[in-house]
Order: sequence, then C-alpha cells, then structure tokens
Amino acid sequence: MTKLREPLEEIAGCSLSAALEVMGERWSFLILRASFNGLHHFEEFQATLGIARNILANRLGRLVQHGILARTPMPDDRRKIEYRLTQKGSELLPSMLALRQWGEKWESGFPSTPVLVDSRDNQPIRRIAIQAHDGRVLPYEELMWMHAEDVKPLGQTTVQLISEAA
Amino acid sequence: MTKLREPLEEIAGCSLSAALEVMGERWSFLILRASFNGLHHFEEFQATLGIARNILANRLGRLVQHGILARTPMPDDRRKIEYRLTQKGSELLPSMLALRQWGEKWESGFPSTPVLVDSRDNQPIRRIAIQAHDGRVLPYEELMWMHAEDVKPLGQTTVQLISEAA
DNA sequence: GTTGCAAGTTGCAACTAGAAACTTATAATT
DNA sequence: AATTATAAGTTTCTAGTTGCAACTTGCAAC
Repeated sequence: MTKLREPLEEIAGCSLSAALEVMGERWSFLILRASFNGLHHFEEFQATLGIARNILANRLGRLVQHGILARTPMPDDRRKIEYRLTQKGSELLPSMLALRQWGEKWESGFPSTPVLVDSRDNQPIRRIAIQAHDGRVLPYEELMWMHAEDVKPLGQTTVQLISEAA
Repeated sequence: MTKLREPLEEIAGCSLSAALEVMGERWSFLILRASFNGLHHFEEFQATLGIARNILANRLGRLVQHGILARTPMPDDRRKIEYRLTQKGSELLPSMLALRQWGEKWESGFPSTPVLVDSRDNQPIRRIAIQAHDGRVLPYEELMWMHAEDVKPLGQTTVQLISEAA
C-alpha cells in the first residue's frame, strides 16, 4: 500500500523517468504487448504470460490507474472484466516496437511474430528510426544534444533564408 | 549471484522479452540515458542518478556483460574506469527516445532537455512514429497484425505492378 | 610511505516477486 | 432455490531484490 521507494521521476529531470515510473516494472510491457495482440481478460493474460495472479492483479491495477488500460465489466457477463487499451496506452506502440526491433537484431536474432503491417496494403511497416525534420534517417554519428533554448527554429525555407540573410 | 527468476525470454516467444531481459530492470535505462548524455564514470553515474553504489555496480556489470557498455580502465589513471556505449548500446537510442517522447506527451507535460538535433543543421529530430514502407505515418487504426508467413513481399514498384497484373 | 580517491563489496533492513491456496461475485445446471 | 462452475481477484508465506551505510582494494599524488 505504501510507496517508500523513491520515484525515479525527480531524479533525472527527464520525461524518460516519468515514462519508466509507469512502464518500468517487470511485466508491464509484456502485459501491454498482450493487449496489443488482442488479449482482454485476466485469465487470458495469466495463461499466456504465466505471470503470478497477485502480480498480474497489481500490474493491471497500476496500468488502469495510469490510464493505459480501461477496465470495464462486460454487460452480458458481469464476472468478466475487459481490459482495453486507451489512446494513451496505444501510443506506447512505437516504444514497444523499437524495443522489439532492437531485441530482434541484437538478442533473439530472428524476426518476431506477429508482424505489424499497414492495413491498406498488408505490407510490413518500416523499421523505427531517428529521422531529421525532412525525413532523412540519421545515424548516431550525425546526432548532437543541444539545450532547448539554443535551438533556433528554422520555419519554412523562405522564412529561413530571409532571417539568415538579415 | 544466482538467477532463479524465470527469464521472461521464453514465455512470450517475442524479442520484446529478450530486450526486457537486458534493459527491463530498474535503473538500466536511466544509466543508458546518462551514457548518451556523456557520463562515463562510476562516480559520475552515482552522483547524478543518486543510485545506490551496489546497485550501480550490479547494473553496470550487467550492461557490460550484455555488450551495451564497454568497460576500459583509463591508461593515464588506472583507477578510473571508462564505461562507453557500444554500437549495440547506441542502437537503443530509438527505444529511449520513443519512451521519452511518450513521457513528455502523457506524463511530464513538458519537453525534456537536452534536445537531440541533426548536427548538419542543428534542427530537432522528427518525432518517432510508425511509418509504412513508403514513409507515410500510420496511426494505430491503420495497423494490423499478421503472421509473418502470410505477408507477401511486394518488391519494387514495377515488379509489384507486373506481379499484380499477372 | 602516508594520505587521497575511484571503484567497487559486504551486511543488514525494508521491500517486491512468486507459488499456491482461499475468497467473492456472478452465471449456469439440476 | 440450491448446487456447482467460473472470472477475477486476495491472502499467506517464502525467496529474491533494492537500498543505505560502512568497509575494502588498487592505484596515484605528495
């Protein structure tokens, strides 16, 4: 009930800590993955993940508290509770995919299944990457950290040329 | 020393589990973030993250074991150990950014600093997103899961048109 | 060769995860 | 209506993990 663990949040002054505060516990991401794959019920999660029931209850509760899953008793059978991804939850998909793609490349060595495809043409999505504002894929060597206040917005090309000339 | 915890790896048959096996523990991602931001030494990590020394030692050891950080004693002062990101480690940047961007939007509410920019023009990178093979940004609703074996490769446009016509 | 410092270890208390049995609310069967 | 079954949790108890603070070890400086 109590929470004596120092939240990671303050420490690093970065929203990464805030994200980890919500998703950084063991099992949270795997429950999320199961949700993305269409599981909605306690027993489904329990059976497919093999997670202990008390931990599962705890994690589902946390995910609901943080607005990542919505908890609804089914109207036709009110024993059944449905856990469904919220908007907030579904926007974790890029994080999950990036992590999965890294795991494929550096750990498991083989492509994961199921595969995420564009529903218009059933073709697999592009690999997640870091891109410049114009869409060029940027390798790590071409990146730099800057203080936010030192970044000068460029705007549209014409505006940019004018202000550069001035 | 012992590892009696069931590895998450097998359970979900997905490389997400493999990635979490390496990066899913408390502090691992924050240590990584600190590395990305130019910290290289034990005492630097300890002071800026406020992590307990034994945990830090443990996590650094794990990250080194998994090839995410390289551990090198400095030649000029062999008390100092340098921890530096490997290729494998630096390729976690997309995952970290995606998580951070999600945290910005849904948890902290403000942009994190420092900001990652394209070093050619000092402009901030594009937001991480899921894209179709042709680069269109795909919202969650336009995505679908498919079994890998059901995905028919399309190849180049010309080839694609020919095979579609046949 | 004593003092200082970086990078760890060790010991102990508090907390968290896991396995299995138990509870509670609803639904299906007799 | 009473019995049995099922979904979703709790509880209990053990084992493993985290965190703090004090201690060690290897090298460097004076």
